[in-house]
Amino acid sequence: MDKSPCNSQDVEVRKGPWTLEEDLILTNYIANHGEGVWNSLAKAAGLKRTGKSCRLRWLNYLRPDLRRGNITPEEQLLIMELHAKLGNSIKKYIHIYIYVWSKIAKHLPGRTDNEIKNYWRTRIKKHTKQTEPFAAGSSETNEDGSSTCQVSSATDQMEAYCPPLYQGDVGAFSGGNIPQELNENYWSMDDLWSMQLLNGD
DNA sequence: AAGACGTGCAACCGCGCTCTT
DNA sequence: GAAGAGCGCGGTTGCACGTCT
Repeated sequence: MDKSPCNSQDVEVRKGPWTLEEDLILTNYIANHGEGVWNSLAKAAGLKRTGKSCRLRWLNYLRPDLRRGNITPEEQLLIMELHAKLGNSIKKYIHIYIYVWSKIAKHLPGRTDNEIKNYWRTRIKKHTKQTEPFAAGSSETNEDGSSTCQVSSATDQMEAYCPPLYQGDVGAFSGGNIPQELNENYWSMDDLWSMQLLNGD
């Protein structure tokens, strides 16, 4: 894994913003050799970056088929629809919402999951501010420490709405299998959001 | 004009999944 | 079947830039 930042050979691993030169090296290397095993690619290209970093840079920024610039209204709409359809799934923790950005991104050619994720978050951030009272009042912590809508950190405000169905009886659906009826109830909240977002703009 | 504040985006981190040995 | 390595994903952070006061 890349948990150990320095293996015996490359002691210095560059972090932070990519330089133009690094971009060029990576782009040229991939143009000539194609994408491959990222760790060895990074070494072979002579970049002092982790394979992970190279992959991210390529996928999110350097790929030639990327569309840069503002999200169009059409894309906006599509994101909202897709978010409503596939957006929330219970994957890791039962009551924390995991958004499947990559799946949404697949429906938007030229857009990356990172881009969509950022877009959605900032949008929701805005929205949360507008509807502060609702967001603030929607999450409760039980006395025993378990919360009905467990949220974990900075982003949580925006995700702090609790679908009623979750409260209490969530133990049955671990492992990503979400009953249809749950999903349906669940969307309604999203749909509300989407509506408001659309109308709000 | 300058400092404070807000916003958007690029990049990193941690974790889980998948593939290979 | 187990262990290790690599990959992919979502969450988070930090910085640059724009706007407001």
